[in-house]
This record gives sequence, C-alpha cells and structure tokens, in this order.
Amino acid sequence: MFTLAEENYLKIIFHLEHESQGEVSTNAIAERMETKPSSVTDMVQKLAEKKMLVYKRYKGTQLTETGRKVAADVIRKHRLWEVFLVEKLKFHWDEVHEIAEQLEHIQSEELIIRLDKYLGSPQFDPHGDPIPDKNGVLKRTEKKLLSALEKNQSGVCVGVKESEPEFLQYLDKKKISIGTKIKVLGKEFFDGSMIILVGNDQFFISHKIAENLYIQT
Amino acid sequence: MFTLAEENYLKIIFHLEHESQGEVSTNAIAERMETKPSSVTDMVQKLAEKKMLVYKRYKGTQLTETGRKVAADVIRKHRLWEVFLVEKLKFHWDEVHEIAEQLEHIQSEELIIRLDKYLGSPQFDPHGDPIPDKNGVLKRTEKKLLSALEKNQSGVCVGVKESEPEFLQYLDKKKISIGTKIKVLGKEFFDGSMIILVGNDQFFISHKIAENLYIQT
DNA sequence: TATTATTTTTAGGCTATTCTAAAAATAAAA
DNA sequence: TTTTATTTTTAGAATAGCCTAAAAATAATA
Repeated sequence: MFTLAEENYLKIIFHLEHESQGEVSTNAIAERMETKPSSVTDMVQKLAEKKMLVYKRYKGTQLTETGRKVAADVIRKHRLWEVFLVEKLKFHWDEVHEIAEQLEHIQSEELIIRLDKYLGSPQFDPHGDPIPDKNGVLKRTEKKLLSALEKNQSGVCVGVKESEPEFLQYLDKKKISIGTKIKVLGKEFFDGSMIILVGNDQFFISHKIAENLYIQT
Repeated sequence: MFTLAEENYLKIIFHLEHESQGEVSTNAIAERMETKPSSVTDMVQKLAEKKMLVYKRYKGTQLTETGRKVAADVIRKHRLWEVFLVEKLKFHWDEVHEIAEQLEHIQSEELIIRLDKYLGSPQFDPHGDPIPDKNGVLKRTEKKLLSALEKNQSGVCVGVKESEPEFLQYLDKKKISIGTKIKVLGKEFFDGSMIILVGNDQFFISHKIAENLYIQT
C-alpha cells in the first residue's frame, strides 16, 4: 500500500503537526528526515497526489484525514513493538527505538491485532508516549514529570525522559518500571527531593531523578 | 550491510543449493524469485563482486562460505519469527510465512539473540524445518512423516506437511502442536491407520492424517 | 519600497532494482 | 555435425528515492 519512505514521511509530518499547529514546512520535514528539502518537495507532491496530504507550493503541507490515519497506524505499530521489546525481550528503554523503527513497517493487520492483545493492549510505550488506538485516535498525553507532583499525589510510571544506562539500572534496582505505581509521601521544597512509595518500599530520591521520570496521573 | 533484495537472493540460492547439488542456474533462481532471468544475472554479478558467491557466465552460481552464512542467518531469523508468531501470537502454522518473510529482514543481532532465548532456543520452525544455529549451521533434517513410524516408536511433532485450516483445527482439538510428544501404540497395515498416544489421551488416526504430520525421532 | 536573505521549487543526474528485446552461448535433436 | 531449441547475457529503458545547483517565491531588513 505504502512504501517505507512514504510511511516515514507521513509519520514525521504527523509528529510535526502535533508539535506546532498549522501547515508543516518543507524545511522542517527535511531536517527531521535528515534529507534535503528538494527531496521533501518530491515526496510531498507524491503524497499529495495520493491524497494523503494537502500541499500548497511554498506554503507547506497538512495531512488529510486519511493521511493522519495512516501515520497514526505506523506510530501505533512502532510503540506496540517498543512495548514488546521492553516487556517481553527485556531490552532497556533506550535500546528499542532503532529496532522499532524497522518493525513499524511490517505489513499485517492481523499481526498488530494479535500483538496488541498479547501485550495486554497497553496505553503507553516505554517512553511514556501514548499508543494510538486501532482507529488512529491518539489520547492527548497527560504525562508529567514526577517532579511536578505534590505531596500525597500518586500516579503510574509511564516512561523516562533521558535514559542513560546508569539511570535505567537504578530504576531496575528500585523496582520501578512502566506501570509501576508511585506515590509522593514527602517533598522538600528546598532542593526538590522527594520521599516516594513504590510497592511497599519507601525511599528518598533526588530532584534530578524526579525530573527524569514521566508519570501518568 | 545487505539490501532486502540481496538477502532474498542469497536465501533463495541457499535453498536451491540444498535441493540439488552443484551450481544453481540463473533460470532456477529467476523462477523461485518470480523475476526475469536478466534481473538475476544483474544481481548475481553484484553478489559475486561482494564475494557472496562464485559466478561463472553461463555456468551458474555457488555460494561462498560467507554467502552461505549470510543466507543461513536470514533463514534463522525467518524461522525464529515463525515460531514466535505461532507459539506466542497464536497464529496458525499456515498463516505465518508472509509475515516472517518481512520480519526476517529486521537488522539487529541483539534482537535475534533475545528472541531466540525468549522462545527457548527452538530447534524447529512450525513447519518442522530445522532452524540454523547462530553460526549458520543447519542441522540435517531428520524429520519423517508420522506414517513412517512403527508400533511403539515415538517422536516429537515438528510440523505439518499441508496445512489446510480444517486439518489445523483437528490438531488443535486433539491438542497436537509443535513439541507435542506422540507415541504409536498400534498400526494397521491394512490401511495405515494408527492408534497414537498424545499426553494421556490415546486415539485413532487415519493414514491421511499420519501422512501429514512431521515427526522428529 | 527596494534590497537582501531565506525558503522552496525546479531541472537534471545518480543508484538500485527491475523490465523488454535482441544477441550470444550452450545443449539437444536431426 | 549441422540445425534447432533453450538458456543466459547484454543493451537500453523505466521507476523510486535521493542528490546538487540554479531559479523562483517569500520574508526580512534597510
């Protein structure tokens, strides 16, 4: 149906539309695709012919409803595969992007239906980003940094911001992973450090760590 | 490292070499690849330059050691993914080929190491074909049809020959799948029918069914 | 507003892979 | 062995996707 290149363009344009309203500029696409603007013009014209987006010379592009659906579908696949890689194959959160970048292009509706079920229809990927549903609907992300929570608030860990190996190892040690419930028992205004409850353990974490964990409330 | 097309050619040539000794002809490759002989000549020359095979004009080609290794690796990936699709995602044995055909090209050594471990390092794919090991060594297949077993012999089900949905449903009902141990309790010379033991159940099967199940002894 | 800078597009090429048609080599048949 | 048939290769062209360089449109500045 769509080539690998086409899918990648649609995906990138979808992301860019979410990052800033209105038309997406040729240069913005080129930069994100790590390609030249002239190549973007070519592809964008091709996708416009396929009615995946509306393209106005010198004005930028905007996905059509269909285009948005196709893009969301690629993103859905990407994020589901990331969950698979982390949850089942025990990859770390920062090792999965490249592989998912390839897996997202595997064509089989049935595969994704089954993969989704197998993973328990997850709502978020390992980076805390929401997974579009079968219809391409992307839940508005409400994730915040743990550091933004107040005393006695709680939420579920949905991802990490930066994922250096040391940090991920720390999380492993503290038994924090995606889906883990975290409650803030205390917060020090002075340095932003916190006391949190994870399972039955409570412990101290620095502001730096609280700034690196995404929470869904 | 290798393009999708290159990997497919190497894989096909690998299979053809196993089917008949000696050089593989251009036409044979073309037929299996569902492409034109002239296209094959082009690609084969390219792969020869890359030292993946030895090509002699009008004489055919033969994989080099390296070429064989690369091909076996693609086949290993294909078959591991087939196991995943059947064992984990509960696809039927006859639905997985097309999808595995895509998955076999995902590039990541680590992925395959982990997938293999996750699946318990299976030796056979859902069709009973052996899975090459990490070093590209393909165990000589010793699978036979269940109908070839004698009374009191037993083995493990490693695949099916033809896989119509009705047959697969029959196997489901009888709780026979890959890895299932089967023992022949009795065999009727007259019509080839058998009484077999599967788990704690013993039941009658026709010759037709015994001819359709591959067994590893 | 005129000029300069930036962005975007067009024109023309390059590479990988495929194809068709014609030529060359090999194999089979008379 | 000569002729015919088959196989294989070469030559030339198409397509997708990318590139560079130059032209055109738009935006920013004087």
